[in-house]
Amino acid sequence: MARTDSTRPSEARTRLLNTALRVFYAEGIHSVGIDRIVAEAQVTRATLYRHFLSKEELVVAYLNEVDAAMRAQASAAAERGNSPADTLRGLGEAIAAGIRSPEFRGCAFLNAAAEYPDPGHPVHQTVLAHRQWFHDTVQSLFTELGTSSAEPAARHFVMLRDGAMAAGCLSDAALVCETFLRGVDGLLRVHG
Amino acid sequence: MARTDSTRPSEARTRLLNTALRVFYAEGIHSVGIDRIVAEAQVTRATLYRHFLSKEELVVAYLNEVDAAMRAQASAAAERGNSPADTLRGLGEAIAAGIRSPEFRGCAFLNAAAEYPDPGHPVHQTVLAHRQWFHDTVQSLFTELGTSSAEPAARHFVMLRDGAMAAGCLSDAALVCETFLRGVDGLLRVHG
DNA sequence: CCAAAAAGAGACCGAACGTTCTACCTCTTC
DNA sequence: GAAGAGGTAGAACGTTCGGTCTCTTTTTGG
Repeated sequence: MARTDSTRPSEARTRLLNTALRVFYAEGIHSVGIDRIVAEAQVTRATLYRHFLSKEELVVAYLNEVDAAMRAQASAAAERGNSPADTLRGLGEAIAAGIRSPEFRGCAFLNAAAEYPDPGHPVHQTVLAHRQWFHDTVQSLFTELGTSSAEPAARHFVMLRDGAMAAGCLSDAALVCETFLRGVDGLLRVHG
Repeated sequence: MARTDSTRPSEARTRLLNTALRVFYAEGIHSVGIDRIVAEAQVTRATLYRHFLSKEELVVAYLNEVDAAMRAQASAAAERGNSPADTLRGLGEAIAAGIRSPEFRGCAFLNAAAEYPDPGHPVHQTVLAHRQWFHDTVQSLFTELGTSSAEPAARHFVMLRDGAMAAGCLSDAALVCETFLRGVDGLLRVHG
């Protein structure tokens, strides 16, 4: 009973976030009511609203969770790769691995943007912020690579990724990954 | 029964469909209730439910409307272009023109799929059917073009399109179009 | 040991959801 | 001029939505 270790993040909050991550990603945001989330997280409404001011805030927290995971993924690729080209290839492989996983249901951010088209909405802004980070990260890698046109290359890379993520759950994932990785290879061949 | 079948497009039905097209595309599907649609179409609920069995059916009809428009777009490109390469370039230009238009809010089908992730759902199936048609159309053009790898080329083309359509309303449309058209050009250079 | 915070349980709110209903009107077409 | 389809009008259905409330129990820290 004297468990004084990690009580800070609040167990109920963690359960809430994990449930939101799983359910929002799998079924969409507007399709899922807070009743579902509260029930599956085994938490009462009052607890949810003690940790988050609104459903909207929970959605933003969910996206931030995904964002953190992708930043970790990018960092891991950067540590593994011993050159910018290697890192970009590794990033591509990591993306492909995600697409191939059975739970894959597209890009959480593209899906969220489809549900929150209003550019001023906090959820939409969260999507834009994530995408800005991703583009900047990729562009830095192309710059390190020494190409004269890092920005167009980065935009091309991101476009391929967006297409792959969007189509990954609407057609054969293996074929999508093959096409994507081939495209990344071509990009690296041109700019390397 | 059904004697004046083809003579009456029904004005109310047209208004309903046009309103659905505009509002669903601009604001998302789950975000818009039928109250909004009947109000903006200046039609009563009873009229809506005389023409469509449910909201779901209206959504499918909306997507079929968009599908018809894209098929017309593809046909127009085919008639204008005097070679398969020309047609593909024209198709790319038409897509870019759509992205550049101020009302652009992404791909209606990708957006719908984000809101209806269940593969068995009629709306999702409608999305899949449209995508199958598009892929087949592009693949035919690459085959006519005489390339040895029409299918991978078509998948690459579709992936670029998906990426461009997804990103078109999340970052600078002009830059997205430039990247997309450059990608299409590269694809045609390789396979032509 | 005791106070405060966190969590649980669940009633409750007004609004919006998709859907159905009855009743009346206005056209064609036979 | 009767029939019937399509349209209008608007109330109403039961459900679910996001969100708030009170009250009690458990956990935790000084």
